Amino acid sequence: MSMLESEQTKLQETNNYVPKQPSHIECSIEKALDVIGGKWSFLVIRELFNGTKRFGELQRTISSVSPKSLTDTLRHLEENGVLERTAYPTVPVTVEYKLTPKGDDLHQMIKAMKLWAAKWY
Amino acid sequence: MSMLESEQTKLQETNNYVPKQPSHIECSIEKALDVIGGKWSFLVIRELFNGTKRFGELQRTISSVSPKSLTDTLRHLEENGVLERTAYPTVPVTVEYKLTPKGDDLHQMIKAMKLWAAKWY
DNA sequence: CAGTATCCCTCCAGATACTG
DNA sequence: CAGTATCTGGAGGGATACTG
Repeated sequence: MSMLESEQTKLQETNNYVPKQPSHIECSIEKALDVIGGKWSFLVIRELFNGTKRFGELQRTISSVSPKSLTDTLRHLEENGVLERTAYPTVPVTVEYKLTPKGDDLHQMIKAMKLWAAKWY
Repeated sequence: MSMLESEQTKLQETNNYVPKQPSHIECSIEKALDVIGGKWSFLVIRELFNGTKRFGELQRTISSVSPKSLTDTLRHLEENGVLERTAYPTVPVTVEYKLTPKGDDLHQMIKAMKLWAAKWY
């Protein structure tokens, strides 16, 4: 709890993305929604299901999301332990994003969503 | 461009603001997120899993959501065919909300979300 | 290349008041 | 009881310019 709190506070101070949600997360499912409920979150995760991607790749494939919004989304997912950021000290810099096991494990959940949507749409 | 077309049905072509979603819904999963991704949507659905509820009941159980937000949420879910509104001509009016089969069928999806959350939190 | 730093504006969420 | 009507702050998010 205290960790979450400090993260939230830090996010607000730096004017970064703070996901919309009721002020109290009373149910564990809210955490899942917090992770994939953002405007761009799911699209990023979907890209990363196909493997490691770089910042520029994501920006190009995801309908020209602005760098600011993409950064905010990536930070939020990273703080939730869903993806991992790796910077290589090349010139110029190379940064790669990949899903963590926790992120990979979203697959079942997203599959269930896909099943529901396929059935009713 | 005509600014005021029917708002919810033409998500794909409009350049207008679409809340919480990229302007193009390219993937069926986006529909699932559209249904449960709202700030209050999931909480309402969760209540209705326990059976038919009235407006006032929902308002009381869901941490004092404002009537406007609750109405907006209920309308949105109704338009998506997830729940059903029934008004009885009593005095004063009695209105009941219950999940449709489509809404009941969200159960698997939500179960998957719960499993993921339980595993990682 | 992969981001920051700004500016700016849209636009909902929530509060409040009112009503059939 | 079950909603509408109305107002508003401030955050969400885009555009652009800049940088290590």
